[in-house]
Amino acid sequence: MGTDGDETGGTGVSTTRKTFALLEALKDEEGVTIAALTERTDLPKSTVYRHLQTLTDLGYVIERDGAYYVGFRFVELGEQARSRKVGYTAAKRAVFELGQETDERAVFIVEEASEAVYVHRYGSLSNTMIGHRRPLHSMASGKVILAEWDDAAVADYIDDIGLETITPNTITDPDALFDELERIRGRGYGVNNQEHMEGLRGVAVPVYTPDDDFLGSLAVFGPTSRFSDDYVHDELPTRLRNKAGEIKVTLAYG
Amino acid sequence: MGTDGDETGGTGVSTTRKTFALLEALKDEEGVTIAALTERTDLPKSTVYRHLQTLTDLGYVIERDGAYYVGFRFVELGEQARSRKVGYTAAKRAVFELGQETDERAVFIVEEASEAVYVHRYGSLSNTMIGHRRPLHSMASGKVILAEWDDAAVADYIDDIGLETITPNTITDPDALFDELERIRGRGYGVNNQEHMEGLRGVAVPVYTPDDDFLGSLAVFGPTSRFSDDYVHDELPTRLRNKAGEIKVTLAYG
DNA sequence: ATCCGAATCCCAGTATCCGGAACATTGATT
DNA sequence: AATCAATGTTCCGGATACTGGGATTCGGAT
Repeated sequence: MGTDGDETGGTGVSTTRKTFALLEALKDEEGVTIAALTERTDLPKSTVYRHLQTLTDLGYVIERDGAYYVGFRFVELGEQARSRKVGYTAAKRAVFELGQETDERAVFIVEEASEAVYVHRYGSLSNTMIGHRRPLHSMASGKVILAEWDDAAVADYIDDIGLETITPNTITDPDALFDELERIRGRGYGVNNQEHMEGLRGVAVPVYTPDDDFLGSLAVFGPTSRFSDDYVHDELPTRLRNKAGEIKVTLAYG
Repeated sequence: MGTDGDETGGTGVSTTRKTFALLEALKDEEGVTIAALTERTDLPKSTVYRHLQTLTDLGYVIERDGAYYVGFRFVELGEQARSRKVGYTAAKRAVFELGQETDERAVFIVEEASEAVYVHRYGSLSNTMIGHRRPLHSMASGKVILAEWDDAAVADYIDDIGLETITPNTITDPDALFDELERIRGRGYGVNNQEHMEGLRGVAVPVYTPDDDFLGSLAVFGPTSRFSDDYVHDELPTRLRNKAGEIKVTLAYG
């Protein structure tokens, strides 16, 4: 009993945990009412009320017609993360140009807490995906990131997070992953062949600063119908490498 | 004593206030250390430590080499706000196209808590500005927003927030503001003539949904040298109105 | 006018947040 | 190599302020 296999769960400030539990609940559904949040979070009505009161007062949550919304203050906070490094902002332009030139989806992805985070994105109308987090091992860009780590770090990753099966093609065998990473290190780009979503292939390259610090991964992806072997292994790697090079140059000189 | 003229200050959950005070401090400076945060927030070392511990554990704050950073989790939260309405995402494309076509800065601005919030932006390398908040009365887009309100609401705004002087050109007289808003309602676009920043002029139009709900304001701005009267009062208003129309159409079909 | 659900408010009890101070660690300096 | 200063981490008693059950108010529907 109590051995849920769960992590610590209780360290630190539990009030803050409640606050963020509420924010997560708010994020998951548009314009939630207090009653709904009470239901969703298993917190008593008055607690929910008091917390929302505080968040609204601080301006982080917006109340309109009895419904509560995540406020724009978080955009400000998020932009801080998104522009933490100059390279991130430089990558924004690169992603856009890549998208325009190839007419496919393009993304810039960074690692945080052993997950792949979408930082910039081109393609389709919706912004969505930005800020989303996915497992590293199932994407071209994620594998490029893992390829930057040494074997011990990757082994830790496998131990801690594991290699979840996402599609039939996902690499779930540690040895296969190590081989794949070695391949990526050798040729300088990573490929994702329907490992993350069926029908989708992608190519990714690493992006470095002028001092060769690793920044993140630049990737293009699209439907298998358009992503032939030639395109994936020849044209795109070259194009991506050039763009990564441009970022480096931009960072070196204004 | 105690009559600081300060607002309430103490309702709700004060622990949450501390958490966000820390986050704000984190936002203002890159990679802060615990000691620095202690200094900056006037909270005891152990309190800062405990809060950061919690935030890190939750994944909202990142610790690297003893320095703390705002994490990407806030991007996720922020994107939720940024895509709260479909119209916001549709406006993203419009902003981009406007920027390309005019080769000037373009923005989409929305009101929250009686402030203008930058939601989308085109121009220059830096993302910065996105999520930033400015007073409504000093910008073309802000005035367009105020023009949507009725006189009573505007009067409340003036009472609550006031008409701060930002540049010599800022409208600080209530009557002048009411006149200006009437003018905007009449001709359907707003102009900012160095009211927000010297040397900068701008033009803005309102954006509506297919059911004529007000969404926000689309604007273009640039240096006085390039923003002649003709450009500002003829070409740009037309161009902007067309783009606002396109958004409406996008929302109605496709 | 009446009813019902939801939001808001209240208040006593105590969980838990706080913060001073001791201890550990890092790394810079001589 | 040894010392020292500064920062990070841990501990713990005490009281603040968070909690949550329940009462009250509000607002809309029948």
